[in-house]
Amino acid sequence: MRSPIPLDLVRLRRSCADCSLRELCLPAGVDRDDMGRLDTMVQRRRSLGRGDSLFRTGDPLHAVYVATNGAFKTVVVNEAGEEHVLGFHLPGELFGLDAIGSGRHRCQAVALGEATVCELPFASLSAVATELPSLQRQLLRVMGQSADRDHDHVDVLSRRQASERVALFLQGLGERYQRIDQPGDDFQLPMSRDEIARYLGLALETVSRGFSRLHEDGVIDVRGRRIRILDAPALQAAASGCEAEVPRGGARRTRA
Amino acid sequence: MRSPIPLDLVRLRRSCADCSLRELCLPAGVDRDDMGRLDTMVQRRRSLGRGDSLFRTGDPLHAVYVATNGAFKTVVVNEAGEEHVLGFHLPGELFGLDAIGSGRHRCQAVALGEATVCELPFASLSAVATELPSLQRQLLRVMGQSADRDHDHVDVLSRRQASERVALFLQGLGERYQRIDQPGDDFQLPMSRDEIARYLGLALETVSRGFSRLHEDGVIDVRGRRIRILDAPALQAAASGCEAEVPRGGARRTRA
DNA sequence: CGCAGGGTTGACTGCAGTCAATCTTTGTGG
DNA sequence: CCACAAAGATTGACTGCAGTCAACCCTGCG
Repeated sequence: MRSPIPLDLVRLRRSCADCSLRELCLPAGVDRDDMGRLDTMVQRRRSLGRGDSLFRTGDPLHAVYVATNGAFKTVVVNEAGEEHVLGFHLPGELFGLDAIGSGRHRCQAVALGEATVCELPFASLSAVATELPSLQRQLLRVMGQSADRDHDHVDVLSRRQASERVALFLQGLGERYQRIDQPGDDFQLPMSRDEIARYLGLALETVSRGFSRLHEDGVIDVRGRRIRILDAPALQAAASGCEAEVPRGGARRTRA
Repeated sequence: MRSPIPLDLVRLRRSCADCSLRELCLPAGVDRDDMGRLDTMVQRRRSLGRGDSLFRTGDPLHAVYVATNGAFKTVVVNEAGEEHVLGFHLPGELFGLDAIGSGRHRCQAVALGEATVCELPFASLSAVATELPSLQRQLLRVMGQSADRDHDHVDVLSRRQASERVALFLQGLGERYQRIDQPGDDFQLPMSRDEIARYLGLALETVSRGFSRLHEDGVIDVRGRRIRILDAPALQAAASGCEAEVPRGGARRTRA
């Protein structure tokens, strides 16, 4: 199945062809030759530590990024000096696309812990896409998916109840872990309560209370950053504003 | 400047080359020939009345749209039947891009009043973009700009104070009117208070109170849907959470 | 072992949501 | 052209959720 020659293995290990995330990054129809071209385009993986920035607000568009390990957050700092978290980026999720509209980054990307990223210089990406329709389509699709995540974020922020936002956040994170072949019901949060709060538009104490409440109700198990989802349907219900764990039975307080 | 032959005029009037929004839609380097090809691609303008839908949630991606007249909203309806407004789309602003990620529309587009749109079949657009690098770049840029607007939306929704959200909303709308060569400080809101509220994640009464407060403070003039911005700096200040109108002089109630 | 940073819990308060009444604007038909 | 109705917008009163302040706890690390 795979070349038995060790030297080749080492090369492949750093190549797109061998990357576990390839079907997320790459168009389906790319053949061996084209993939080689992509490979040469990818600048070698970069390593970052907790708090390191990949790009800052105002930086000219240079590249887009995919984490292979670790996670990132993108943030904006407003006039008052408060930090708003625009998004969290798990391995395999392209980010840095925010600069495509204006040519400059509108936010800052920060590693949430030890992390490595592939850097795709946008100029090369764009040039290759011109000649490679399947890559062009993929690029559009990936941008679309990124917009989908923004819409999900808007959806979360529009929820009135803090508890709904917290539940929706955990649910969404679980789905995203599942897509990268990690358990969607048992994971380690890469971000702090404070960062979650700044993402959800809540106070950090409110996030903490939300977690505790879900824990008490037996919906999830929380120990620090370790999350286990015990009752997915109940989490779904909590995300939709349905009060509680009782699926059958009593009439809800439908006052209106 | 313009062909004096009436017949031509009529033709031009319906063509991209004569559209007042062309530099928003079209890449800079498109020559006459290419523009002709774009023109044939654009399905003829469609007229809609208030409340008419252009596409609905779940519809397969067929086209993207630009209003030439009137405005649109895109909305999602959640399980509880509540409507969340994802965005408002003024003339010249491409929308419908939300389907590019998954192939299906994730929201519904509704005309806010009498409106006409250009419909750009996505298949043709994508095919032409393959051969026309400048169009491809423009397509990416427009998608990026659309993402920028989503980020602005997230930014608004993250604001704690309702008054900040309202001020930010008016300010943003003014800027967008200015970009389509309409006064940015004197305009008619195409949407209701209720729709604004569903966009800002507030109760409609809260939006109304926000307007009234800005009116009292002399920042804006409100008469129903007619908005005049009287004091742009004060509006900016209100959007940033700075309490009030007094640039020089007395300390505001800075309780904290 | 002690410290520091992050997380949890409690008490209190204020902002914005809800309910409700009134006013204004718009659109329709006599 | 006016009267009326219906929808939209404003204002007020009250309440509850979540923000703020503060104390305490836990966990990992030097």
